[in-house]
Amino acid sequence: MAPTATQCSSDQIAEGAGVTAAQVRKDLSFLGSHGTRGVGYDIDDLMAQIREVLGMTRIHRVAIVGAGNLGEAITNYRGFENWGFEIAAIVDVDDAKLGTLVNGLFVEPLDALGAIVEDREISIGIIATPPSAAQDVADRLMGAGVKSILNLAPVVLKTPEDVSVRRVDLSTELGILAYHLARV
Amino acid sequence: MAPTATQCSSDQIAEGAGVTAAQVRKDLSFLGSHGTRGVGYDIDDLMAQIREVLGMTRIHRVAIVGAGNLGEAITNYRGFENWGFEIAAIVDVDDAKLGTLVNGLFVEPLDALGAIVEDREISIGIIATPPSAAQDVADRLMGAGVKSILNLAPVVLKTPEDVSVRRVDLSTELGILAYHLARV
DNA sequence: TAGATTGTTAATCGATTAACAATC
DNA sequence: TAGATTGTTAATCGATTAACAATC
Repeated sequence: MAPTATQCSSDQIAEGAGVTAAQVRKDLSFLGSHGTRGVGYDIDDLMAQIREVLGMTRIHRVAIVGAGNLGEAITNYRGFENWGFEIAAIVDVDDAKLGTLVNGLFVEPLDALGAIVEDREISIGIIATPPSAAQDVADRLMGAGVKSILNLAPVVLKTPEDVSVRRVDLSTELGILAYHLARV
Repeated sequence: MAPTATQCSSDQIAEGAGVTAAQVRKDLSFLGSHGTRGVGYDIDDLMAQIREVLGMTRIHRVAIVGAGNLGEAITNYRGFENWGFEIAAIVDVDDAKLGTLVNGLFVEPLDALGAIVEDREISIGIIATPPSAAQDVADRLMGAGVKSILNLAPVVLKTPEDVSVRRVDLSTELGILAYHLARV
């Protein structure tokens, strides 16, 4: 596929995504039928469809809790904007960090989190704190109306059913790799 | 479950892990039968079994590639040691970072990666670089004999079948949350 | 024995794959 | 028309759940 191509086949998409072509067609059919038989999918059209279905046509504002290395790394990460995510706040419990500038944002106090979420209409919270603080942070986020949480702390959060939580735990990932290692 | 309990039931484990009790029993039965009917599982015994099966009785040495915020965050992360992972090196392509101390490790040059991996018997590589550098880094790791890679860069790596790759992509996670948001 | 909880089977569910008619 | 590739169906596979006999 030349970089200038405007069409691409399920085979090409599969190659790039590391899955099978059948998988790609099946999944894309879920969006409705936007491919052309004998030709493939129009890339721009497809991107627009996906953005639409994933709710990425709206901007989602994100609050990062925890201004340690991880919180800073995420705040500096440029890959979010293209997908409609805007980091609107970074807060920390440590007074020493207040006012530090991270990617154009001042670190604000954890106690202001509730007000910040409401004022700036933040819909997603990212928890980048030590595990011991994670549940408290989740409670604060939910108390302010946040229904979507990305939890990077290695704990299972207690949350009601209407709150979506994604957990990313690097130790678990390493554990899976170690398992494979042991089997070779 | 009191913190001092030495036994716990599949129900209690399920509660803590956020899954069902049936799931827990099914999965644990894969390790062999180590529970006691009417009583539960012995925690210490279970931990030892899991460590054994996951290959965590051996120490696995890890190399971090990329000494940006993310690489530093991981190097500073204390949660790995308990599971037998030892961060043995952190390398970066940027000369300005060489010699910087991160959690007791000096940042070393990317070009030394191959030699470092072989000298220190590193078995796992963590890629914390910008996406453009990720494939090159993966090739270097594999060239030095690494068969397990944790890829934090938002690209799909081209790797042979005998190499295990885990990919963690925060944008994807946010995308999933956005999808749920759009549905509420 | 009575109560509790495992280990395992069978049923269910959902996701992946293969195959091919439809059609550009 | 001939070639290519989608969209969809049916088959397969694997994972989850429910249920309960085994047994501490």
